[in-house]
Amino acid sequence: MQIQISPGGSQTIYRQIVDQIRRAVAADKVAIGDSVPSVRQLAKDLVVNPNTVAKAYAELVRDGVLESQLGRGYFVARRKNIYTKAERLRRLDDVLDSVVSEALALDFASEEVVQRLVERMEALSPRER
Amino acid sequence: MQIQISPGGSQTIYRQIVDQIRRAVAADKVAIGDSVPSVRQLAKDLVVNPNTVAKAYAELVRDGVLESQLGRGYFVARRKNIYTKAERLRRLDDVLDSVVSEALALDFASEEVVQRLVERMEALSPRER
Amino acid sequence: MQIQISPGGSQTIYRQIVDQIRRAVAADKVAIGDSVPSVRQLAKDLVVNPNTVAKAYAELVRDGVLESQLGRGYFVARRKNIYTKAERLRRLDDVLDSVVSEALALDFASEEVVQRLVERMEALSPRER
Amino acid sequence: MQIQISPGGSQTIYRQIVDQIRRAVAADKVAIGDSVPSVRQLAKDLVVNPNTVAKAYAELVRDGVLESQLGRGYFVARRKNIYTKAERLRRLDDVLDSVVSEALALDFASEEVVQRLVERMEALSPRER
DNA sequence: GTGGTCTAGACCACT
DNA sequence: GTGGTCTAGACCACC
Repeated sequence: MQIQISPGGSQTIYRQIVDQIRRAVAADKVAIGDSVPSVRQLAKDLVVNPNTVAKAYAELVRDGVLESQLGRGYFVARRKNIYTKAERLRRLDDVLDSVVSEALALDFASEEVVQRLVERMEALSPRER
Repeated sequence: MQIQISPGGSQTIYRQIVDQIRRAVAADKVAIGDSVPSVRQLAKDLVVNPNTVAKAYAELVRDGVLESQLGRGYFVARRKNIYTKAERLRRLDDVLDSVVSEALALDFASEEVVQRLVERMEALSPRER
Repeated sequence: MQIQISPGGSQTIYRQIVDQIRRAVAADKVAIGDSVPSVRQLAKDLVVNPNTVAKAYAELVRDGVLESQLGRGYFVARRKNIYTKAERLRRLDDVLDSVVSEALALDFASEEVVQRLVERMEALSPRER
Repeated sequence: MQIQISPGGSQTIYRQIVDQIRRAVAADKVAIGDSVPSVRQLAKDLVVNPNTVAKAYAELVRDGVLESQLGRGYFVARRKNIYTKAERLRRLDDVLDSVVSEALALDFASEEVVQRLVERMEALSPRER
């Protein structure tokens, strides 16, 4: 379970941690029940504050990706949908709108955007869906 | 040139202004050379701080969407690309990655995401490209 | 919008804040769109750390009770269900199980527990459901 | 006397042990005077730390469910109330309040909550009360 | 002024 | 050792 952050990036540190773990789980690079690095260990490795890691892990627990076992650590949870269809669409639309805005700002044609998205999605979905 | 903001939204106010003007320009609802509302007028209409509008206009000038004519106001600029291909792709990839992460988090299939994106892009591109 | 905490209680501070706001919203003591005290103001009033209040508000945003407007404050959101039926039941069962355990531990008869629960639920549901 | 723990659950391990023994006793699956597994044996069976089992047994002794006979083991005690009526109600109300909060958060109707509680209580009370 | 993020460090419960 | 909570204080973006 390798995690890397780029402190200079536009994304916040805890966001980068969340995303990477989500992708690792989605790509089956870690199995259900596997442990992820302890809060303190990861904080030490990334040279960030433990609270930052804890915040990232807390979000992953909230979204059902990880489970916490007090005193033992965090583990990859069995995948389950916890949000209603409407809520899931609402959240998806939020980020899609930012894509549309950015595409307009950069004068990309729709086809370019879609094609680029397809490329980036396929790149990390080796598991069966 | 009608602009509306929804204070309850997750997006920031100045971001909403920027996006709407970009969309209006992209959809050819305003022509090159047309004026946009003055900073003070729009601020009064939207009941927001003039600084907020000024910030939005400044970003649009920076990105080449508007031009300021000192003392006269802001006008829609002739479309020109100011970023290199590489920079444009880098910026597009940034938002696309956030889509991929959210799609994974919500367990959407790639096809659903792509289709939804197409819908939202077509909705606001009545002009020929 | 009055909030009070008892620092000596068994519940954590941020939990008490979350619960009281949830109840105020559920009991229609605050209307949709109303603002809640700012993070810093409430922290000062309760003599707790602003981070503690921020954590409470963050949970309420996650659960769709509040909405945050950057730079303006937190506001009561329109009520919407964001969790699936299964997830809602799962969460309800979690707390119900703790009741069952405690009732067993204290040798309460089922009827007593149920009656007591009914009392406490009715006490704070003045709104139509 | 079968005890099973689910490491993935939200509840702490020693809490699960305490609850299960309490339920077994309440449901008359073990009789007064019966022995429960030794600390070391149960720890080995569950693959947990003996301290964890010891802590669970200690709580059960404190609450009058078990009795320890030095050098012989732990045994089911004759049921006796150790808390005053007021204290019992106070403890019950604590957990009931958490139910009320969660029910509000999830927008459950009172009747649903009560019905669900009744179901879960009846499920494990085969003995006459 | 507001919220959002991050750091540093403390104390507690649990394994 | 682990996570959970809380404090104190910093810097930033936004209004």
